[in-house]
Amino acid sequence: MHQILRDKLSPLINLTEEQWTFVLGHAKAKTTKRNEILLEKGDIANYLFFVVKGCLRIFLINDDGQEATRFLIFEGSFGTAFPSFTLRQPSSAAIQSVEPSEVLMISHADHQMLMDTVPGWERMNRLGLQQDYIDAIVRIESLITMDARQRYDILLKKNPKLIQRLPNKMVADYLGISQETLSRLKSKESGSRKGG
Amino acid sequence: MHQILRDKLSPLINLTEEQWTFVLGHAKAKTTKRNEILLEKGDIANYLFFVVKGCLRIFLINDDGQEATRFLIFEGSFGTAFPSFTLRQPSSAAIQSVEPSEVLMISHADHQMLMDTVPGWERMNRLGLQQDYIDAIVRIESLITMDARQRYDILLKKNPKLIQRLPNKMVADYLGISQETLSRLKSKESGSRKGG
DNA sequence: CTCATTTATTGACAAATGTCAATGATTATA
DNA sequence: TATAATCATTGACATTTGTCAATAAATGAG
Repeated sequence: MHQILRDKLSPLINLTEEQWTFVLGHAKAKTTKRNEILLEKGDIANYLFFVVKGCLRIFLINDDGQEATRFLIFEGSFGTAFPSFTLRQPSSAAIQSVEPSEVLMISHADHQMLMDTVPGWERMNRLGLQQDYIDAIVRIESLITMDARQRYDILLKKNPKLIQRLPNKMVADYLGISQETLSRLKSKESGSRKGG
Repeated sequence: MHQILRDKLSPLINLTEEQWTFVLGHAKAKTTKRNEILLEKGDIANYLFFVVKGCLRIFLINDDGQEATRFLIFEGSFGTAFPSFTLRQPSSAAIQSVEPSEVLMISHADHQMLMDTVPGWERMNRLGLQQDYIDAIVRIESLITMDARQRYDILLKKNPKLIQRLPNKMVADYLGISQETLSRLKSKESGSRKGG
């Protein structure tokens, strides 16, 4: 399990064997069940997750029980309830394991410590943050400039595994539309596709 | 002009006099006219801007001429067409000076150099990036969970200067709604305001 | 494998928002 | 201050999307 994390990071940072041992030693393995909650709304996110296998979902839930998916984290990616993890505040979002998954967890304290002590760790973190921020900007742009049809088509093109693997309603509330609207978009595929 | 930047940064980073001179020496001052374009769509963003006075707008424009405001940068803040600046790719967004403004510009090359040579500069940058990313997440959430009325009310509460200072249509395309819808939201203020 | 539960689809209708057009207000600039 | 240009407001209507409800399909747990 730790080897997969090492394989993921080694193109991004150069560490000695001792440093690898040190770093990986601060990543706790956990196996989750389907729909298991890893962070309750209202709690402070104490862990950064690396998904080895499966998928995590970071989502909001309002008083009516209506959900909205902020982010999805698939194999090979890091994620957490970022504002809570960073600002040490109660999280407005919850984290759930969509599928039975295998994750590695790094605590906030350890993560801070690694940035202070492991050369290159902070830079790697900054570069990851840059990309996450860019992805967020792209998502904002799709939300302010496109309608549901366009957003769905782009997601289908750029991230088909997301649509294939997740229940319809999670895809819908990730796109910011209702389940029914998504279902209708799927039935009449975009453009013209004669003869079924 | 440089003093204002120094006042802004000094709580965030500890530098010697020589370091301040070095850093500020890489920030070129520029005065802009109303509506002046600082970055054309399609060009690579070569500068990070710090707004001393005025306001910059980072916006998208589609083939129909329809605009959408990605970000607004007021006095005391940094900003640029981030994906382009970071990835060194042609920008999908343009940058415009909404009002006559005074800005300081740091080139991409200088910014990289400062991160490599000035102790604390990279950390300060990472912390700024964290906050920008959090702001982007909050904006995504407002877009996927709220209707136009709610988004407007929150903006009015959290960022009234934005609504006061900018033309209606910029506020509208920042919120991802049409100018007319915004106008209607403004006329019937939210909740009940009898006899107004 | 079976059944209870969850999820997806579809129709009818309602609500929100966009578009187009006309008019009125504002404002930059000479 | 005049005036041309820009911007804001409003009405009528079209379109998109949401909500509710019924039914069908899929699926996980035992």
